[in-house]
Amino acid sequence: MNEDRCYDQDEHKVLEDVKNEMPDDDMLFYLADFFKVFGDSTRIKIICALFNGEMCVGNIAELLNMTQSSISHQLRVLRANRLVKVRREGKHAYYALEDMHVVQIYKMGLEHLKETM
Amino acid sequence: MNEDRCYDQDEHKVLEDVKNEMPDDDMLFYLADFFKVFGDSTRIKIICALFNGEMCVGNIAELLNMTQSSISHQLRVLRANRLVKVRREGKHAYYALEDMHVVQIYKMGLEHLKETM
DNA sequence: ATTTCGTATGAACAATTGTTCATACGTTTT
DNA sequence: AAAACGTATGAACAATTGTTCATACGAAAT
Repeated sequence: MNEDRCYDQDEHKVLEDVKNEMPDDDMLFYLADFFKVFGDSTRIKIICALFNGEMCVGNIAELLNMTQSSISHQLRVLRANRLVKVRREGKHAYYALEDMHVVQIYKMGLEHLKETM
Repeated sequence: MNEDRCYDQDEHKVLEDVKNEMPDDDMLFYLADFFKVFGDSTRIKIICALFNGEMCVGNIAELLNMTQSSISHQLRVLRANRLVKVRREGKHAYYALEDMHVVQIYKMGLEHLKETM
């Protein structure tokens, strides 16, 4: 067993402390899954498109110049993660942002990007 | 050509307006790539571990109970996206968070998660 | 009742990604 | 100089993921 890496004394205890301050594994796993939703340009574009209010599937597809199918698939992912909500009216399904955290996170990401480029 | 989907009049103009308010494709692509970095539980754990200050590779690996190799690979990704910085000292490489946006984004994600669970 | 339209979804495929294994590199110790 | 140590990295593999295609479903229009 290797007892001295970086900490002068009692390093295992220090590591133990850091570990204790971290959320449980499950939580961090869910968190990663949540961010994964933002990690696709199609979904980011959909989120961005919905900033101005609700929009139906076909219009999103047209706006982003993509097939209705792929948009629908991605909306499913967004819905599963509670980033968007649906309102059905006749043949149409209107999607809107569910939560203002989404906007905040988006903007924060954009800020970081602008600063590091 | 289908002229009436959801908007009563001049829908293409409206779609055009929404499109004009969106950042360019490149930017949104980079943004997705940036969030992709948060979308892996190993990287989230590393970020979380570094909240308490810098840490060397071996210790991170021990803390997270993972191989040195996989941690090193992921640190490379984090470094490439400017989420962490390195300080080399002798045989060791100490990693630390580069940017406080990282912490803010992390916390915002956690908030969203707690509210929707 | 049949057709049309907007949307949803499963299967298939290509592309991307995370881990492991082996090994290389640079620094320190002997 | 050689060995030991911490770290980095390329190749290989399995797993995950996004898009396409075909098709199904429900609501509106004919």
